[in-house]
Amino acid sequence: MTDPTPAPARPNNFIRTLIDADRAAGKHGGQVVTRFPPEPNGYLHLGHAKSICLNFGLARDYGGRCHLRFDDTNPLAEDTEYVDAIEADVRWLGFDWGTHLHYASDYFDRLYGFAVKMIADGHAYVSDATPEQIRAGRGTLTDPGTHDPSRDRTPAENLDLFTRMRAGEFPDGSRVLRAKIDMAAPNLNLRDPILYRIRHTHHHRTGDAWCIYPNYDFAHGQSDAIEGITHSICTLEFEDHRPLYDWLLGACGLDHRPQQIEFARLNLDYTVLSKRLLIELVRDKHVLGWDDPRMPTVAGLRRRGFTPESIREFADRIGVARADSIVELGMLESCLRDDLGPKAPRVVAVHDPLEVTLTNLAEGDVRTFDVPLYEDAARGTRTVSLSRTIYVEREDFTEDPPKDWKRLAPGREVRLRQAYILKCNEVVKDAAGRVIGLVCTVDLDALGGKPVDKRKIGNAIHWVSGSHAVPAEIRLYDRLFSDPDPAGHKDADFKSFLNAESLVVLKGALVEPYLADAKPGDRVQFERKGYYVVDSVDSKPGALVFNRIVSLKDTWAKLVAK
RNA sequence: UGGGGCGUAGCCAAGCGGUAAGGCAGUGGACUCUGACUCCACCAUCCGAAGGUUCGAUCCCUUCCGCCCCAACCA
Repeated sequence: MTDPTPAPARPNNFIRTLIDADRAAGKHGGQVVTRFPPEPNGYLHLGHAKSICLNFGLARDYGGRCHLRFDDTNPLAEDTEYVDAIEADVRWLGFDWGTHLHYASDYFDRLYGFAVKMIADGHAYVSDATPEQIRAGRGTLTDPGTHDPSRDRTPAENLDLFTRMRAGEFPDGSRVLRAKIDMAAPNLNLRDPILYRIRHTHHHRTGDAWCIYPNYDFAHGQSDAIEGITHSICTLEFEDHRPLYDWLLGACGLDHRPQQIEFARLNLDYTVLSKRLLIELVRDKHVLGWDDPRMPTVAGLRRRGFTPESIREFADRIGVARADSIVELGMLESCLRDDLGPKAPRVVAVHDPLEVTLTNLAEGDVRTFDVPLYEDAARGTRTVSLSRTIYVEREDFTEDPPKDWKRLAPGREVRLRQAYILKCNEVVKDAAGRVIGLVCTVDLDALGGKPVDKRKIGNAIHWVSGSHAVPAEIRLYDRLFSDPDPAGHKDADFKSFLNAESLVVLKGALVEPYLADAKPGDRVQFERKGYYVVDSVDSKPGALVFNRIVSLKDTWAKLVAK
């Protein structure tokens, strides 16, 4: 017999392979130190969640650590509102940075020192060129750039100018510090990249202490090195920056050499995962805010009802690779169903109530049943009541049943879930011909088992008791965009694909009384419908609001669609 | 166009010279007081294409094709 190979605890990916090799080679003493480095200029979205799960997950699995570091080098865009939200989101996802909460701005002094060293070593110079001149001098994809007129200043001159830049002598945009590398480099990032720019702007942490700020390239790698990061994981668009990352570490005289590793960012069907675009949706009020349940932000997913577990599982399932990809929304939904299936209590909500009068039950005759809250009845039960008037789902009744219809129709019988068998005897209509009620009878002998005569009946449908049900609002959410790749159209604004039906509000829903004191954030399965959460913002005692997280799979709907 | 990447089923994704994992979706069936769950089966003679090396190639080489990223004092 062959040895059964145990399933790996985590799906393998190229980064783990690489780390395994590093450890085998004894690099960094076998240590794994990663970091999640958001810029606090917006809320985190699913793409960030992927990165968070990757970085913190690696640290966890290899017994290392993961830092949360804010890349706050651009005071124009950044704000403490975002740092607070980001911290909350990372925590909610289930990760802990311990004592390692850092800011690139913590290193402004050291970064300044590195710049001074580079100037002294002839690796950087102060340029008087305007942004236009710098752009023009950079050359094109095919043509080399030209030397900056300031390129040959002496270290002494540069030092003087840089000191005065820092002292606030020059206005914004008048000068920059550039690295002196190679204006003919085929990699544009190496054509004397800008390191520092002047910005007389208040910084959310350092206040007015600085009027020059390092940019990403000059802050990121150095911050990694300072913190002892071993594997600096980022997305593919930074690949061309890696030579600069390495060069700068050397020029700054940093001995610790983190390895930059790039992976493909996440794209999801029918939504956008770009901070810029998400900001636009919020700013122009196409959604209610960053935490709108339709938003792919962590805050939005949270309010929508997604669990941290489901998002972590999603990150595991989609994997980590270097190929561009667009993941289907169904993948995320599947993760939520798998997570909540066993965890969420199963209860009843009638979304669009149709009144049913049970003629063989007297007024005031109330039957009660103890019914299971979970598949495993031993995990708990709740009591439901049935009275002469009940409500069923309007879509569970039709006057002319199609082939394979297993629900209610004139003359037909169905099971009232967890209760008796219901028979439709009469249809009540209003003057306009709209069905406004059913007159039925129930088989009071058919509780709990098959009918004694083994007659054929339809499926079980859900219902609530008219005299016991609690009114509720139900919000049905759907994909935010009607196009699978809204941002992928060259000549159409992504907002033109906004799905007008992404939110449908049902005001007249009825839920069973067990839910009367449901708390914000409580998640349930409404049987035969889907998974829902009590809205954390708008739900109040006596005025319950449920958000549909995802529907249950619906093979009947699929059949009908064919 | 110069440079850097990437192309394995509808969607993700393993694979690292020995004859295509797994998940999602889909299909068929079993079960069922949720048309849910669960369970069983099916679902790439083929790895962008064409050549070459080899006893043998998705894995090596060559050429070609396609897609993505880079010319912000953003990150």
